[in-house]
Amino acid sequence: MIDCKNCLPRHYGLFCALKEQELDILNQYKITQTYRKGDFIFREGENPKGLYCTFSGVVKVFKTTESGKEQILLLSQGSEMVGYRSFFSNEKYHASAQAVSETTLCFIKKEGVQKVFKTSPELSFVFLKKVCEELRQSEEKFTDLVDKTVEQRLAQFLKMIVGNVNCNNQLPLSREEIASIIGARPETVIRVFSDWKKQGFIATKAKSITILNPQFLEQ
Amino acid sequence: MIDCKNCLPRHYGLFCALKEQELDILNQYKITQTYRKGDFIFREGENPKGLYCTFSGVVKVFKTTESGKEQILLLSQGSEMVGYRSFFSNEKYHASAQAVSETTLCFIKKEGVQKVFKTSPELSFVFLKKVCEELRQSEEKFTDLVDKTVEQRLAQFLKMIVGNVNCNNQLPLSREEIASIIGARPETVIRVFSDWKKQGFIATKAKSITILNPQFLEQ
DNA sequence: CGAGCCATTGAGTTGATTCAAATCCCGTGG
DNA sequence: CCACGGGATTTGAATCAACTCAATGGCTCG
Repeated sequence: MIDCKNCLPRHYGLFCALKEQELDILNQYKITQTYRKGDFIFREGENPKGLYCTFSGVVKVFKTTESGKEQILLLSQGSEMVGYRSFFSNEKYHASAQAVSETTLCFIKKEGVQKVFKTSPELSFVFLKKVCEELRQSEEKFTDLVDKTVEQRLAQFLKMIVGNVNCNNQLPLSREEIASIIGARPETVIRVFSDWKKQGFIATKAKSITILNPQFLEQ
Repeated sequence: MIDCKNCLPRHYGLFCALKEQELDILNQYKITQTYRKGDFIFREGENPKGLYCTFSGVVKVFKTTESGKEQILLLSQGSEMVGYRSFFSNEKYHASAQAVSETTLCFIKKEGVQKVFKTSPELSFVFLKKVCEELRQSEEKFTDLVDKTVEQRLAQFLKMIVGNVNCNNQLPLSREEIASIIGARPETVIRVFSDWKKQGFIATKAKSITILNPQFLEQ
């Protein structure tokens, strides 16, 4: 069981401004859970019963499209809140969350969340701001999908990943997952990789991509 | 100048639950403005100075892509809040808002918004919920773009429009704007229309589309 | 060490785009 | 009221990025 007061990643997340007594509430209402690769945190259609907050590991949030493909909506790691969208909008989950690597996270029961929000109402502003930012990102993803090629989107994704996911060039993602994130098919992604390999920009082994020349990502 | 207390569309929007005294604050801090077709409400890059709330007319929110095309992010009408995303996330506008038809809306100054939120803190929950819903919609738009054909997206858009925009089959939108909304090119949209015309589903004249057989939208 | 999954490559198809030309429609001014 | 000009719409033809399907090769894990 992790103590919120000693939770290092917390300081980079939405709960960074909480005071001692509010952390006590969280501690009281939370459960720390560990998931193995492939385990589901929640599934499309279920009712949110609380908030999830990642501690370590990587989680993918995805939905199943009408045509039966898996569309990844976001990757989450390091004190990101997961599943808060449906929680706050009082809907069933519209997407599933699954551990991509071994993941430890905390589940905060609904009553706990409500208590903390009651204690510090300014917290809802923090969340409002956060969701607004995510909305912008989502709109940008849409625009990119219309406007950019698979190659451009892939470069963009790698650039983002290099900075954010603690991966030492070891993405725990399959080609299929990468493709899904940027809205493409695996074969197309592979062809771009293959191109970049020929030009000496990257080296690949299954499940690992080494960026040899980071400059190529700029442009 | 519209009085919030008599504002009919208000009851369908985010401010529907406000009490007398809160409406007084809004009234005190708001300006009612009328825009002609083509007028800008705000532009990409500007700093939000308050909230806009549409009263009548249709507004399009769009951004200019790197390749110089206009990407429409949303249509807004009838007591929708516009421009709140950047307002709450404390960013400059990432998109512009422009009147598509003659539009009347209210501008509520920042201080007014802050006051109302202070008076009724539960309002930030209302907004939080709303933004969460928009986020889901945005994610669905993304998924649709990956998963559906232009024809499907266009049908979906028409279905949505029929219910929402008070248009009596007179969309005040050019083919180019329709295309932008669904993430396609005008020629492609036109070809789909042309197809549907041949099959007797719709009739078109410039700037007007008449749906002859609503059933075809279902499937 | 083999089974099975994942990654890679190849070949063919297609939905959508681009560019250009033709036509339509609408408001304006004579 | 009608002719005119210019923007929007429509059609055509060619091209292309990305997709599909199928076959092969390579890792990985039991």
